[in-house]
Amino acid sequence: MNKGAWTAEEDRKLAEVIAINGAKRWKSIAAKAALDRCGKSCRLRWLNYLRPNIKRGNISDQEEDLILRLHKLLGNRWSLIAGRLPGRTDNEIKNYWNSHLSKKINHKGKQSGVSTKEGDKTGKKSIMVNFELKEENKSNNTCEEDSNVNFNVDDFFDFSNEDPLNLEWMSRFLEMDKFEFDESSVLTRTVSTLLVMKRGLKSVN
DNA sequence: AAAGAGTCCAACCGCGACCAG
DNA sequence: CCTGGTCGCGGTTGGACTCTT
Repeated sequence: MNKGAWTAEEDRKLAEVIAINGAKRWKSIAAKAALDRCGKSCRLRWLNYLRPNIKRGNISDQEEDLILRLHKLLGNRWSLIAGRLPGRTDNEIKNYWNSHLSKKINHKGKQSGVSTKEGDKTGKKSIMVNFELKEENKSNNTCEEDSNVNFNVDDFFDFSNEDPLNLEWMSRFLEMDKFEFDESSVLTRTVSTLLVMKRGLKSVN
């Protein structure tokens, strides 16, 4: 199997096969393109480099701010974060975080004397650890202010059915920015608020 | 100018989830 | 259920490039 950097010729062949067959069944794509690359490698190349509408470099201040806020909320869930940044890939955001933002955060933390609690190798922040994330009770249409709020982070942050321009509830939540994930009671209230905001704004829209 | 250190990013790897048979 | 194939994710690596001494 060929490994290492892709050539322009390989890119061209891969794009050609995907244009005909679509971006699925990566093993057969790799075979059809006759690239001597594994399907996994082809998939990665397509998603991170060849796919249409990819933005490269120059992460704007707005994007950086969004990454910081979403990371605070979600931890190292790069694909989820990338999903909120059109044209950006999870790999790019992960790299940007590791090379720019993590240092920025650590620097800030040192300056203010506050520990940022970074460096969790599991990638799951306290929101995942302290909270039993269960399937949201589907019959429960109201969100009670008690400690039994069930919250599925994957379900909650699944934006696949959302209009990208219709995420006002998320913007408002991110603007709150004043919660502490380690206090599970505060988190519970925060999640309650979040669910109410999401439902409320959706019903208005 | 050269060498070593640091930075960045494309690509690889391992693992778990999902799904069809 | 079980199994094998496939996919997607997050962590890690390697090499090119830049900076510092």
